Amino acid sequence: MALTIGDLGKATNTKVETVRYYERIGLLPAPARSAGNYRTYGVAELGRLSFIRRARDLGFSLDQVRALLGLSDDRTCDCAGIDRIANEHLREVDRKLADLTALRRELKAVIDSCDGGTVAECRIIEALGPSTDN
Amino acid sequence: MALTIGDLGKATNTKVETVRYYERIGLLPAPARSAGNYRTYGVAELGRLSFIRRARDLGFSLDQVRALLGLSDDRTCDCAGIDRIANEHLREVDRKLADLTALRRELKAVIDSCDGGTVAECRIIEALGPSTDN
DNA sequence: CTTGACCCTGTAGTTGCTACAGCCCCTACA
DNA sequence: TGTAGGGGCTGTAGCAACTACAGGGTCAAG
Repeated sequence: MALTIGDLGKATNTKVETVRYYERIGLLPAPARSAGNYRTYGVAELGRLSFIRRARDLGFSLDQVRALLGLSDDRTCDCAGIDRIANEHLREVDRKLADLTALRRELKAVIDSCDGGTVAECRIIEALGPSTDN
Repeated sequence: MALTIGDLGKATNTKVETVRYYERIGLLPAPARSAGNYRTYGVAELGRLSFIRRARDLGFSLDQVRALLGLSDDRTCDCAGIDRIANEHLREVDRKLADLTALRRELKAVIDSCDGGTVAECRIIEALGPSTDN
């Protein structure tokens, strides 16, 4: 079963340009080429790209994905490194959630303070302006 | 009271390069220059930059900030446009929060499925791999 | 044999800054 | 008066993680 780059993209919900980008930065190995110089892929590449996309969907950075791929290649190592990367990422996500929650609360307060009228009276603009304590 | 770009940066917690960047992209007007070609700022610029930074802190994009600044300049218009931008942004934030919450749940499930051992047995790697239903 | 869908390389754009390199200016201190 | 430092100036390149061309080549169907 030989796949073109388009097939691979469809199978993994990845744009063709993104596949080539992953190859360029070394996340995917340079594949075999057809007579007409087309990239040809097999199941191994499909698996690897699926892994990358799934990890990306879970918010891992490309550097983290690279590390996960490196660790997962040596199947005899223990998985503490993998666990560490995943947990570190989880903490990152938690931080982002906290930040975003705080931001939302503040934004909501700014919006709620305004009840129409002209810009001169608008509390949103006022709330965004420089603080009055200097 | 004339401020240098460094003073302005300190007063608004903005890097000097960022101030110049805002000028380059047209968010801040080109200021007056001293004899030695230094940028000189007054309270108006301080206010405008404070506004920009506060809006950025609340997660507005530079394009949104540009729109808010444009609307806030005409103090006689009604503030419906401002309200619209702010509420649109709030919805964006809510979407991000929902996405991040879903992502967190999934990531947590992946992590919890693993209880050590070698990489060959690691459920994290397994969970990230290609789905088995094809 | 032509049409249209796909593929190729290479480069530039996106967002919002940040970081130089290589220079100039201003103040303070000896 | 000299000089050392801490700023300022312009211009360009870099970051993440793609995305979008331009300008070509290839391939299968009709």
